[in-house]
Amino acid sequence: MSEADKKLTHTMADVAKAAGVSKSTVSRAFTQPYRLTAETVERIIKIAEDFGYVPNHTARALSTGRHGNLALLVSDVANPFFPPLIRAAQMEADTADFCVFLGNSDEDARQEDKLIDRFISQVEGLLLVSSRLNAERIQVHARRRPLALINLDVPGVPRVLIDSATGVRDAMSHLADLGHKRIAYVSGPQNSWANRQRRNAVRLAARKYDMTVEIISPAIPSYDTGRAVVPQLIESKVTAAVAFDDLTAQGIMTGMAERGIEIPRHFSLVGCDDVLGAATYPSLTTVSNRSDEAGRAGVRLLLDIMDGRMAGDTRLVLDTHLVVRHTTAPPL
Amino acid sequence: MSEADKKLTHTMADVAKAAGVSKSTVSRAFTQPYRLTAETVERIIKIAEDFGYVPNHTARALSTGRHGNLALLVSDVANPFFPPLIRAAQMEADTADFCVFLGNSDEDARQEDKLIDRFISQVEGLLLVSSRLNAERIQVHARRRPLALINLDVPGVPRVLIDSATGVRDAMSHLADLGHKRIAYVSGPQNSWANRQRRNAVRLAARKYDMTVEIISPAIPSYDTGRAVVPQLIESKVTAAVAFDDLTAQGIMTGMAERGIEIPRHFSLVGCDDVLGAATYPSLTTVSNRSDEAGRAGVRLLLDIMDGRMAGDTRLVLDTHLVVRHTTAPPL
DNA sequence: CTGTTAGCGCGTTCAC
DNA sequence: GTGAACGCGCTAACAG
Repeated sequence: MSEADKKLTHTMADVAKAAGVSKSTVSRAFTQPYRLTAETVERIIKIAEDFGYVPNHTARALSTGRHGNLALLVSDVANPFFPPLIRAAQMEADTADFCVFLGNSDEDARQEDKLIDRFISQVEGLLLVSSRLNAERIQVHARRRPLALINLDVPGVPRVLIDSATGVRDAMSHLADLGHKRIAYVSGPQNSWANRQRRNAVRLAARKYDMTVEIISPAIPSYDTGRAVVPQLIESKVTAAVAFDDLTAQGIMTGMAERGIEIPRHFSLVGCDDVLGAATYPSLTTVSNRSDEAGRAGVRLLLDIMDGRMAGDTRLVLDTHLVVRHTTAPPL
Repeated sequence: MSEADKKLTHTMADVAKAAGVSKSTVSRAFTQPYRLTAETVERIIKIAEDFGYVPNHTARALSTGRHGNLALLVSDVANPFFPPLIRAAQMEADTADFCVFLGNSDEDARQEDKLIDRFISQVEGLLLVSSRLNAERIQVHARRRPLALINLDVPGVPRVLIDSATGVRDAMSHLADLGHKRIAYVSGPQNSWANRQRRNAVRLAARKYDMTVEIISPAIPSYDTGRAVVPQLIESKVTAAVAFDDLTAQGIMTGMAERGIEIPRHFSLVGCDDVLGAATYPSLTTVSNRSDEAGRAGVRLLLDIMDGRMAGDTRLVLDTHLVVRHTTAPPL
């Protein structure tokens, strides 16, 4: 194999020659080994490994029309909600021998469109997470390639939704059990599907348990937003709050601590998304996000659709639940 | 164009026929328009648009060897150190019109090898972050494709290194200024390049400032590890600690709080990597990680190498600095 | 079971 | 300035 050493990258022809067979046989050794003598396969694989030969993905795609690639688009990779989802999606795709392109739309619909155009000719399917595109654009893309959505509800397009309402209801029930009567909901982005869902769940549950609820106006969810909102919380005389997400909740914790208000003794707090784990002190009671499951399910749904194993308008809803840790207690 | 309507996707041949030219001419209209009559180009482009024709990425790649793709491999997408890096890398690649494949090696060298094999035939370059591969394997891959490293120092392979030693030195100086004499270093993984670097920096600085240093034995860095280590910290009678990373530091904060030990009044603490921002209470004094810059620089380095604009053994070092927040104070 | 032939869609020599 | 022919590496008929 002195000749093999010279080349950095080999083709099927090289392997075929060395094995004394035709290219087709080498091809079959990789794609349909059962149609070959076990011995032949073994010999070919051995030589391929010696050569460091790997089938050329691109050539295969050109010939079969199957690229074995998926595109995963998210609005912000660095938002702690996404990494577990991305990780799960990537690993799920991996088990099906798919490669995944990652795109960061940076919360911008135009950028998202641009990335899709860039990916489209080399992927078999698109998975959009928290897409900022409108329904029309999404349907346009869905017509070009199998497409699935996570965290966006567009009728006719297969989608995975995380129903935080169930978890928020649990949280309200939990607070009611503890004896809270006046609670606040600290809003997230105004046009966010998740925010509407959570706010409504809070309102409904409040009515059910006969609690009054103060809605703190929408803002971009962040640690700083949470801190900034503390004075309003204090002024409104509520004894507990449900925050749009954990980052906001953490900001609230800091703001309270700075004013000498102890959580949960003087004030109870519930977050959403469970992105912090137990890693605060006191550890945050929050609503599970199941983003990793959503990522996994999204990829699986997409693959099923690509195989025609699933209807095009599947709507998969993951419910959530409350994770009780240490930021909730009875009011004073 | 009734015929065009029938097909969902057109080829150069379709456009060529409709324009009454050869395929070559259509090809040139897209890649070297200046070699054609302006009029010809215009006519072809017009027809292409009518057809909704887009050059086939895959076929072009097969023919030219240029895919316009990069592979980004990380050991764990969900580790908070990586997302900002991934985000920056993705966006940097985007400005150069490159698509990026994301791979999650899951801390496993074999998986990393497997992913590389899967990507290799459709990328022009590889960027490995915190690779678990040994130098030999890396050099093998580097021979097949342009390859750059982040956070791993393999001579002869272009690499971007985050030098946390500078920041750790700052931290030690800061603690010395505050009057600490006995400090601890809470180790990270034994075989970690970053851990060795940080531990050595602590030791050297301790000597310089005439401090004693207690090395808490290596462990997988995590919140739980940090909590578990608190008894040792207390027993060793140190007044301050430098932790391998922020997660560990946060665990220590919790462990201390659970024992009624106030930070920074009774104990000073410094983290590493700055993955939490100001989002703890009290907010953590830590060493900046600059992972986003590393991601950006890594992609740029890789692109430069692919263009032959940069020597193959470039070694780019990013220094770090201390971010003083609220977990350090003079000892009692 | 295995070899032969013919493309997949495009870029790229060569001629003209 | 433009066209014809070949090849990128592989898979998919079709033979044998």
